[in-house]
Amino acid sequence: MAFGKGHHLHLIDGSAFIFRAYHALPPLTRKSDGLPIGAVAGFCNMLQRYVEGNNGSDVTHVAVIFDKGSHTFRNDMYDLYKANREAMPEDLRPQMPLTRRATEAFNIACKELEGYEADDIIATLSCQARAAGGQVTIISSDKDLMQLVGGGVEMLDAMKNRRIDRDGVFEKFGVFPDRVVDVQALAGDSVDNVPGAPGIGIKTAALLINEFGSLEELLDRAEEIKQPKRRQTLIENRDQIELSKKLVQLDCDTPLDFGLDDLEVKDPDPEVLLGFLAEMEFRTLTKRISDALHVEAPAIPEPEVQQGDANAPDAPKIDPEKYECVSDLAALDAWIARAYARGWIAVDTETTGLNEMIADLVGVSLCVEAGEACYIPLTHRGGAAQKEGTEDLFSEKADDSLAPGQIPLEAALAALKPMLEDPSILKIGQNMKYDAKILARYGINLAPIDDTMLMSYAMHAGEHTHGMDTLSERYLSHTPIPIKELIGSGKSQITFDRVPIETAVRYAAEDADVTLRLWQLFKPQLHGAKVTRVYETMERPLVPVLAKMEMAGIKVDRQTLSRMSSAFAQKMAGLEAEIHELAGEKFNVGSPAQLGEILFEKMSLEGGKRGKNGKYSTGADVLEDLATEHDLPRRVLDWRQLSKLKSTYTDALQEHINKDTGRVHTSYSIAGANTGRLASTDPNLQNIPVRSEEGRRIREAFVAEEGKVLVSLDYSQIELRILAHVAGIEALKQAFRDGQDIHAMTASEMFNVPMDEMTPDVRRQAKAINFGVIYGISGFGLARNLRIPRAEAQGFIDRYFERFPGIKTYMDDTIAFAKEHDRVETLFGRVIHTPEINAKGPRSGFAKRAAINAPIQGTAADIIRRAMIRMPAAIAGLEGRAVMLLQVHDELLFEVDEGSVDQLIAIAKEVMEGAAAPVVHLDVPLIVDAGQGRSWAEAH
DNA sequence: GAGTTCACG
DNA sequence: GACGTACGTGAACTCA
Repeated sequence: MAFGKGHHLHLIDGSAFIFRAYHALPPLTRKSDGLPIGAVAGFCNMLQRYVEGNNGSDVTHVAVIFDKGSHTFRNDMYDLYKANREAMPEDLRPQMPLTRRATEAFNIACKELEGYEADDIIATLSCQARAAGGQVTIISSDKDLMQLVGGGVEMLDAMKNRRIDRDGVFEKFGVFPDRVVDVQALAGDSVDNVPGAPGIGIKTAALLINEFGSLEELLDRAEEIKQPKRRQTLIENRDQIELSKKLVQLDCDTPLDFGLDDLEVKDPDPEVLLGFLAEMEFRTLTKRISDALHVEAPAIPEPEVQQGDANAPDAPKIDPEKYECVSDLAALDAWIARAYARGWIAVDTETTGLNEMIADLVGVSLCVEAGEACYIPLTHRGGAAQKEGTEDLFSEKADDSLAPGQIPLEAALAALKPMLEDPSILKIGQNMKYDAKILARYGINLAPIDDTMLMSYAMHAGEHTHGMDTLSERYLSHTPIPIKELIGSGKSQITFDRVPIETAVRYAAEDADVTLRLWQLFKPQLHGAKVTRVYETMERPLVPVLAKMEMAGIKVDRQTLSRMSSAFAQKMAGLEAEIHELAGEKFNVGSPAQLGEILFEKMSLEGGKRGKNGKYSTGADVLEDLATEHDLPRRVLDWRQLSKLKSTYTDALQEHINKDTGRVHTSYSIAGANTGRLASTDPNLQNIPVRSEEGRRIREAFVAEEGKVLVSLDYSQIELRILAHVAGIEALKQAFRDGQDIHAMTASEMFNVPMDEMTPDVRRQAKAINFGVIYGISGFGLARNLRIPRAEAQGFIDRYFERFPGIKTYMDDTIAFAKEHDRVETLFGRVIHTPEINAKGPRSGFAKRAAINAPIQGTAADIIRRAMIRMPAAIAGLEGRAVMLLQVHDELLFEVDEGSVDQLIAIAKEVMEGAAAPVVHLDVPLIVDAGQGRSWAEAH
């Protein structure tokens, strides 16, 4: 029967429950692994008391409603909405998903919607229920919900057990529910950062609304207000008041993918509920509920005293012989069912290659419990003739027919797709961007995910790399089967679809098994390392964003490149002949060793320094010095530039143009750079030439599709701004606020030159010092960069520190922190370990400079990550007319319909400039410059 | 596979 | 007093 008269809906404000539980209880942790669970315990207690209290009540429908995502449509109206809200406590964050699971364990509908607050969902459901003639009780004491009261809707403050009806609302606001938003719009709300009218509180607001009847009436007739100050405030702040009303007005048209009938009250399944409580190790609650349900309480083992080896002591040994080969749909369905029973599953895909844009899916492995994993072969080749051992593993004469014993690809994917896309099933993987991109090409949108590589990166950046083999050896003391044993290496390498299925099962299922074990180890460790927020807000959400960018690719014009290649080849041939002529003999210009011999032995030029392998150094700086005396070094420098441009760019980029898309698809590594920066590979699109005129022309080959333009947005001086903030240099901060030329200003301060008498050379020197500071300046380094004597460079640095003592303090404090903790942190809490900081000898010098640089470079990296993560939602309104393509550390490149360029620039600029908030409030502004054009050369 | 060189921020 | 040095990356090339 459809929801209607006689039905009674309870709507529980989940977030309110959680925060109340969190603050009411001490920071309890789960005994076995230290996972914080205090809030979950309190939450479960509150749910249980709620259920018990319902005995004999008329409730027929119920749901717990949660907030989801920190960015809602209200932030699009007003970016400071809830901006002064404290970040979620580090030990509460990992408990949020557990409160969802708890709700489900109680068999109560659990609802949330990305981009909306719980209040909006509650409002929508209340409206629907009221319209259907039913009754509603909102279990919350949040005054923002009071506007919903009336016409069968009541609120219940569960703590005080007090009902709030129309009269209760009047008591609180001085108006009835239909005018509550008017009062709130005037009074504002400091908690949610709703501005309202300055100087007007709830009392005055109610007075005015009751006098004029409504907010609109009041604003229209504001001139009639007798008190001069009040009148002026209302007239001057009209826009702000109207915005405030929009902010507090709850949305009754939230697009929900469920109806009231889905919220019917159901009895909990004792096994599921007690299973969850036992998993959380809630002993008292488990006993209480099992008594109430008249079933036996499940045993909760007392955790053993921590042993020497904390690496999953009870987990079964990793034994590749025990893995299952899934070869029919019934077996596959059984594994899918196990995922549903668990709520999570480790997933790994096997493919024909490393390039996700080209590689084909060969099989999928799954793991639900340590030691229990399977492999689902899908497109292994070799047909009937294939028998392990009877055939050379790396044989070239392969049989292209499908091997027997495999589920047809389409059928297997159709079976897996609902589970892989199910929001209630967490998919766990190692480097999930790879698997997500592969599966996307088969129409599967992998979500939600957890990624062990990114967990390791969040906890251990700077300590080691984060590949699966490294992690397995380090944290599980297990060396996984090397892929080389299956596919060989070098020229005789075969693709994974040629690997015999039996062999593939052992390898592939083991990967899923190892991944699951790593996840079980890492997940509860995140909070102890205080990086849950880093992982959840700056690592994991980047995966789908980057996957989309990489799949989009950028259009590269082959003709432009190939013409340039030919031109470079010609010029190089000419230069080579001249070089041989000048040298008096033919030699390989590309060989630094041979060039060194020619320059310093045969021509016996000065300044030859031998490196550690006894070879002369012939780097650009050396040749640059020699070029003043001789012609040959200049020719070599020119030749080298052309050689670089040709081999690395104009030749190589053509090879990277995808046959199907006609575009170049890079791959970003999220966990590559220790500081939090991304790295771009295959090809690297973060080092396309721009500094030299010749090189910049390569960017003319990066073009927009017909009817579109490329738009580039880049942060201006972001690292110097961060330095000014973290070191607290008032003069620098003020200069940034005033929009001054920061290098000229530095020069002026240092050399006592008035700004209007600044010479380019003095400014250039100051610029070098500013950059040097970010890099952990040294007299030697600055001297080499500026080509001045070392003593002079040291003099500059001394004067700089004298003028900006805060910088010196920052550097000393940072090094001291690193020495004590073996790590540094960004403003957003990203941890970068500095294991060499206390080393002896020159290594500590490197480590010190890296420690000074990491918080600055890392904070800048965090900010653009945050911008990128918010960008898809921000530009969703453009409906695909703008696509984010590339990131180059402080620049984002978009491809945009000609007609939508201005709109995109406005949106993206705002997102980028506001990306630090609300977690960090920089006291320098972030400024983003925009450019556009047919090619990247024009846009930049 | 190490070392050198050079492209970028 | 001597070490050795700007920070962070990836790719191509030579040469053992």
